[in-house]
Amino acid sequence: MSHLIRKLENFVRLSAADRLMLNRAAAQRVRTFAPRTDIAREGEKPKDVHLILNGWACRYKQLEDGRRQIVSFFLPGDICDLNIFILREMDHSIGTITSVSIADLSREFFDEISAGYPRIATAFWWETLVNAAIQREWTMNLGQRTASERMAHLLCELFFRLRLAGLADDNGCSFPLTQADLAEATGLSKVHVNRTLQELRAGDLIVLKGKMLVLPDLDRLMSAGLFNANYLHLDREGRQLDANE
Amino acid sequence: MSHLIRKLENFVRLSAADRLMLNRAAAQRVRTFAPRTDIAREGEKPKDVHLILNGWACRYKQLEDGRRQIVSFFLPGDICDLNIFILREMDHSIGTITSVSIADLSREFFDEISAGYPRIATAFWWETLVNAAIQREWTMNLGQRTASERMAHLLCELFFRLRLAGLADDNGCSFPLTQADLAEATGLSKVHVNRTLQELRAGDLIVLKGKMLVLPDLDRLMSAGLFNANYLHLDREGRQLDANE
DNA sequence: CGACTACAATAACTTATGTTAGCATGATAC
DNA sequence: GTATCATGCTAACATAAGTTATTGTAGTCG
Repeated sequence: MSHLIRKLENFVRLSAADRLMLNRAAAQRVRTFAPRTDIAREGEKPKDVHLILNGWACRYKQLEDGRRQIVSFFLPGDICDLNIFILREMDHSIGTITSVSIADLSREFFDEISAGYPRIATAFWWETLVNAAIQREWTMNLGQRTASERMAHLLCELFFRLRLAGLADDNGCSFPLTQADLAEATGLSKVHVNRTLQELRAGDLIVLKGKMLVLPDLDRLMSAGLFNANYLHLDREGRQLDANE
Repeated sequence: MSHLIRKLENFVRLSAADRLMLNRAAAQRVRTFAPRTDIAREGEKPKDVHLILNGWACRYKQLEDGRRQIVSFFLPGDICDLNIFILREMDHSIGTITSVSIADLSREFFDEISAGYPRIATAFWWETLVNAAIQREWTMNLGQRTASERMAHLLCELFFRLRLAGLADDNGCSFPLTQADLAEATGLSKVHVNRTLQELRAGDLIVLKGKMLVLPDLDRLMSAGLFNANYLHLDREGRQLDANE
């Protein structure tokens, strides 16, 4: 089952027809990108909505003097902005971390969804609202949390999101980000990211080595990061959206 | 003309029927709040979508130890999250800065919009996408910009947004935020906000006194804040959405 | 009218984080 | 097998921003 369906089913129950529709969309217009390349660039006209099938990517923004900020991560099953094609140009870039395959979703696909697939439409709204909530939480993270709280929080978020898509086991996940990536995402320098990771290691909160992350005690990591999962809205909505009524 | 219509018309051309519909919605279920009070609280079940008619408000999040971050500002004409009612609980609070009047928009109102008012629906999507872009820009702001860049950027953003809603003249606007508010929004301490404002004053970039902000040289303030308005997507979309076709 | 309060300004001192630089390690490539 | 490169690690030092405290100022209230 695809990561997207796996994720959405945490929120709404999809019918067989819903799943078929999503699988069909995910099989058409597939493209693959090498690690560290751009899928879309700031200033371009947005054409399609991208669905991440495999691999990690990120949204980033860059200042003229070169300072770069990763503003969010895309994991398998994530969808870039719904309806982005109504805007004239991209205000950020999308780049890969690992090698990535995506499916391009057309305007017509979304027209079909809103015409005949109300559960998918609701699930997509949920996705949109959760992404907005994540972006707010990042604002909080950068504005108020200390370096180690910030790092712990980010690791918790990524772990929770991977688990939701079926990409993490109980105490760890594959983790392709470099310390430079973490620096650009947390607004810290590379050196301080290193110090911060050492600190989390010393507290036995993380084991991070060779692109694998192990979290020996998630509860303690969560409190170290003042992490409250409410903003991920993981709870399924009430009965009225079930397919079986 | 209402601030909402004024703002949306920058992006799509609305018909007389569209405007009537919006004015009708803005006249029903109006509530007024005193300055420094909460309109909605984290943890509550979201019921309605709020449209700000008058006054300034903000979204904020708070940690257990009291640290507070303003994650966005609401100005007249702004709409809080579309479709928020599909989520089980609020992940943030909404509080007033000044006294504020709002109109509560019901689920049924949005059903009517998507059934029979395609231009409004597009305009609401534009609003949603711009809000997401603003939140990303705040992430950039907190992660990469220095204190004075950050402050200059925030002032530019608020000025542009007010102007869009018809609430600023060519070189200034009313400005009810205290230095404590600015601190919570920029992630700086109150003392450092004061220092930073002094610095901007010394460079003749701002005149800020008695709840009035004057920008003697917007271009210089924009470069001081590395401000690029592209993320506000102020340009009107192509012909195909005009009402007069 | 004086008392109180919210907000702004400034000073002195502390600290978290940034900067620059150099070295270690492991993977890939020829 | 060694050259190269990306990544991680560490140290010494610099600085932007935080903290605490005091004072000034203007508005509001009884």
